Parts: sequence; C-alpha cells; structure tokens
Amino acid sequence: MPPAARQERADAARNRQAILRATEELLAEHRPEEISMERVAAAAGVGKGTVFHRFGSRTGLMRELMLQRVLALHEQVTDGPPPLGPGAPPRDRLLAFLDAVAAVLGRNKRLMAALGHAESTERQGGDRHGSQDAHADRSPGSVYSFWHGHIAGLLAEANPELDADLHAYLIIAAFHSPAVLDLLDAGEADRLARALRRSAAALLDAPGSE
Amino acid sequence: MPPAARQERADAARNRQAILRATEELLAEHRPEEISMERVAAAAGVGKGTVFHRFGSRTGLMRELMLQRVLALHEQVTDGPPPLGPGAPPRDRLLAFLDAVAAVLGRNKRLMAALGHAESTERQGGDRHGSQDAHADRSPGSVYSFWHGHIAGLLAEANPELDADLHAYLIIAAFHSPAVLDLLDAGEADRLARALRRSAAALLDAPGSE
DNA sequence: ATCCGAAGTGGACCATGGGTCCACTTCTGT
DNA sequence: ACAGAAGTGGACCCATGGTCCACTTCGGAT
Repeated sequence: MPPAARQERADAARNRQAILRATEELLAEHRPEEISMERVAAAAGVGKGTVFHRFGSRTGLMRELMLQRVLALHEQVTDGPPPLGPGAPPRDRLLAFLDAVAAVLGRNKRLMAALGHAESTERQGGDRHGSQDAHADRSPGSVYSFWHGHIAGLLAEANPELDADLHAYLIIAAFHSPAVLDLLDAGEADRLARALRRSAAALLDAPGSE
Repeated sequence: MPPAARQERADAARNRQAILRATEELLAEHRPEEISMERVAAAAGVGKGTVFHRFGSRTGLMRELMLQRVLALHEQVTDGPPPLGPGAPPRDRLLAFLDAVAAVLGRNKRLMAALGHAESTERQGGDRHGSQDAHADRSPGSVYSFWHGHIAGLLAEANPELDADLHAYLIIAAFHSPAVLDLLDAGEADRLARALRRSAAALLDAPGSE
C-alpha cells in the first residue's frame, strides 16, 4: 500500500505515514496558516528534522498529501470507464471531469488552501532535494498540471478554434481562489460544480467567433 | 493631490508619497517576495516604523497602491460614459468592463501578485489599526469587492437565471491565479481580455437551462 | 516669536516559522 | 553479531513582519 517499499526503511515508512496522518488531522480543524511544520512534527510524534527529511519542505508535504487525494481521480480519467475515462465525446468528458474535480475539492478544501498557502510562501532557495519522491513524475508543476493538460486537451478537441490553453487556466484559477475555497468550506461543492459545468458548456456550445 | 490634507501633517504626507513611490519602483524590478518591508523603508529613505505607522501592514501598503491604480476605472464605471459607465445594456457593460480590467491588470501584474502574496501571508493578529485610511470605504473586502459587485450585478441583470454571485467569483478568480499573472507578465493582456470576453459572452448567450 | 501638545519618526527589539546541521540511534543484509 | 547505510531530533540559524517608545518635528494658539 505504501508508495515504494523497495528503498525506504520500515521505520521511515512508519514515520512518513504518521506525518501524513497528523497533517490530515491538523488540517481537519485548523486553518492552513495555523499549522506550522513544528506543529506537524509534534502531532506526528517525530522531530522537525524528520519531517523535512521526508518531505523537503512545507510545499513538498502538502503536495504529497494532495497527490494522494487525487490519484484515484487521475486513474479514473486515464483508465476508467466513460464518461470520465476515454471513450466518451470530449464535451461529456469535460463536464464529468469538472463534476469530479468539484467533488474532490469539496472533500479537500482545507488541503487545497494549504497547498496554495504553502506554494505562495515558498522560499525561492535552491532545490537541494533530489526530487526522488515516490510518485512525483512531474516535480516542478504542481498537481494541477495534470488537470490543466486534461482540460485544455478536451477543450481543444471539442472546439479547436478556442484558446484552450488559456481557458483551461481560467477554469483552474477557480480552485486557487480564496472566495471559492470559502464557498466549498460552506459545503456548496455542488453549487460550484453546477457553475463550472455551465461555464464550460456555454463555452463549448457558443457560436464560432465572438 | 494627496488624499486628505486636513488631517495629515505635511511631512507625513511627503513620507507617504515617498513610500508609495519606492514601492512602485521596487515592484517594477523585483518579484513580490523579494520585497521586504525593510527594503521598502530603505528605498523610501524612512524607518521601518514609519512604513508600518502609515500603512499598518504589508497588506495595507499594497492595498493602498492597488486602490490608487484602480480608482480611475471605478470612476469610469460609476460616472463615465457608456459602455463602461451606466446606460449601455449590461452585456455590453460587462464585456467592456472585462476589457478594462484586463488592461489595468496588464499594467499592474506585479502589484497584483504582490497584493495576493501579502494577503495570503498575512498574520491574523488583531486589527490594531483604526482603518481611518484615506479613501478606504470598504476596509475588509479587498479591492476586488467592487469588481465582484459590479460583475455579479451585470450578470444578474443580463441573465437573471444565472448564479451571478458565483460566476462573478469564478471570473475574478482568474486575477488571483499565478498562471494568469505569469501570462500577463509576458505581455499577453489582450489575449486574456479575449478569453475573458468570450467566456462571459458565452455565459450570457447560452440557452436557459442545462 | 514662542510655546506646547499632538503627530510623526526610526531603528532596536521581539516572535514566529521555515529550513539546516550533525552527533547520535536504529535498521538490515550478510 | 557487525558494519555501514539510513534515519532521527532538536538545537540552531536567519529572514521577516510587526511592535515599542524615547525622541524629533510640526503647526495652531497666544
């Protein structure tokens, strides 16, 4: 079940889990900016050094957690059945994907906010870490790069005359927005899903030029 | 020319200007996170204490600067001629407004990023400041609350059956997005304007339900 | 002109929190 | 059982936002 047992000592894996779990718990009842790395370490019952050793940075930790939460969705998208998976027409896939993302977001608003917070306050120091993280195939781009690629691809396929790349960014921008995240926090995930679907549908159904 | 002379001593006003100007200059050639308050103070030739005395916090400083940059637009919207000002049909006003905002953004990407950065890293300490700022009628909401109100209003007017509030947030979300801000930094303001117009137009022209 | 209280000032100082270091401990393959 | 690799923890470093307050400067009243 753990990412990769081949190269991580048993105790290390245990600690990694403890840290991840502790972070989740903290995230469940505190706002991101109240969660210092020191607190995470304490909650996990390990030293601060261990946390950094495992995850490199605050961003790394949040990223890893996010990756976990999102993996299932990615699999559904690439290998699953339509309309999420391949096979359905792009318009349907896009709408389904937006629904799915909204749902994931609804379950992880706090994490999302925490990731945003972490990335925005990241020190620009050297990338000392070898980025030999478990399943981090695309280290630089965050989790969203997958989403962006998927959305942009579908948009382009469904309506080649669109600036798919930018429109994809526009859609993803919603997930960074404090206002939207607050909304999610109030349990309005389905409302967001509706609006997202509607925007996308409108975009695809609209007439050719302006 | 300065906001309010009635209650601010001449030397204070001079310093305020110096600080604002220094911030602009720094913003012109450095990324937001490289600009510490201490640096701002030094560049303005004043003490750190003065900066905080005048603006309360990093966020306050950026906010004030932003407010300045955006004031003209707000006046055009409330008092100016159509299509930006009142009088034109909402659809036209909205499209014009999005164009205008994109233009303003294009000229102030760095500031925008800096504001975002400041807000996201804000300490949640007590609001010691009396918020007796010059033209800060809506202290809590940031600069965007005006935009949100305007956009939501126009959306609702043009298509009452829409979730105008949320869609307005969705549009504004674009302005927080790092990806979009980067794009602006590459001088693609008009590209953004086009995409924004297109999204909004699609939304308004779309069929009733879905 | 002078005076005096209010307003303003600057920089030492504080607290916080991310990240680094490294002597020490614990695994694990042989 | 051992050796060396892997892992650990918490003292430490340092950048930065923000506070404090003794001191200076204004500017209206006399």
